[in-house]
Amino acid sequence: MTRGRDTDTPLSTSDLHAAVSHCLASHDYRYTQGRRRLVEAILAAGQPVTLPDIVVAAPGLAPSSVYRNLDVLERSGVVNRITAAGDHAYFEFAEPLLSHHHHLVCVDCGSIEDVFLDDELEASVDRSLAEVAGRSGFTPLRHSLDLHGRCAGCESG
Amino acid sequence: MTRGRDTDTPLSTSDLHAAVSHCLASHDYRYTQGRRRLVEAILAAGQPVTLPDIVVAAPGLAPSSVYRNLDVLERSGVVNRITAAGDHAYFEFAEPLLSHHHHLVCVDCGSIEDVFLDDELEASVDRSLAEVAGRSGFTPLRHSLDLHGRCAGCESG
DNA sequence: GATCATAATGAGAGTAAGTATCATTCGCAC
DNA sequence: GTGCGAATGATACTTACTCTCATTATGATC
Repeated sequence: MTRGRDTDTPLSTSDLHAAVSHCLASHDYRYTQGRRRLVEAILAAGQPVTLPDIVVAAPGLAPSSVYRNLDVLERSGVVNRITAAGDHAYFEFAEPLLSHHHHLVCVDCGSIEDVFLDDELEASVDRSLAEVAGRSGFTPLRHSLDLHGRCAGCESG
Repeated sequence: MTRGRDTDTPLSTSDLHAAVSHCLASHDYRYTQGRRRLVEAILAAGQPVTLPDIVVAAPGLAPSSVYRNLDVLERSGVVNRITAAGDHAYFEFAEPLLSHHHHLVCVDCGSIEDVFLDDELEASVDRSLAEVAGRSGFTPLRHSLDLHGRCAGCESG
């Protein structure tokens, strides 16, 4: 078992649905059956997933609707799009729903795993980035810190 | 003037060509006229560039050849592909040719600017990442640390 | 619970970044 | 200079993703 945080999803399933519903409502979107199943597919995966992952896990969902709804969820702040190398984009819950973390990205198979760093390091990273951003007149929103390498499976295989 | 490093390209132009030539030769690739012009277009930009940027800057280069040669340069370790949000991938010189750095990514216009952090922070980031990677049996190769936000132009505009 | 305006759905067409093909041309070794 | 293999570039192709639009579901109001 990893340590990291107590859990990757700090909310219960029902709390998650309530939070998602609230995010959608505040953007004048409805929390439909299809969107609920989409959210549950992402939750069940427990790690960043691609569109094919979702369609396989929830075969009833039409790809075009999944694409559209991932976009809706992203606009509403429910989901983050991770644009990694490889053919597909990855999606996972955004920061209020999933606590701040980073990624181990396998350069061979493209899989992405979540990892959590201690708050002290996060703070010094933010401080340093804010400093260099200030020099360029750049307004920071968030940082992304990914480790690229080979996952256990690809290293041994 | 920013501080960062003395210069973003620690090598002179002729040294750069020599280094690129060496990288290509060690992978049994030739340093042709087209590849030389491609390298010069990336150098002239001074920041990560997309394929359209390159084709505009060097109109004689055929898009299909540029795509192929960017792939060759990436395989040879001359160039890094930055897969950001937006339609196109960005390219810049890889680490031996351009010193270790990170990116300010504008969420509006997609532009990418290089920034340099102090070595102490880099070291503690690497240490922390190595620790969490070890727990997953993940073999680290490199890290990427990007700051997403709004560039000076998009913030004022 | 029935009605209705409006948003959501989904199948398929469309878009465009990037790749594969292949005949021609160029670069390097001799 | 000659010749072989790699590089070129025009074009066809693949495919992740988006757009369209007729149909269906949603939730507010009565």
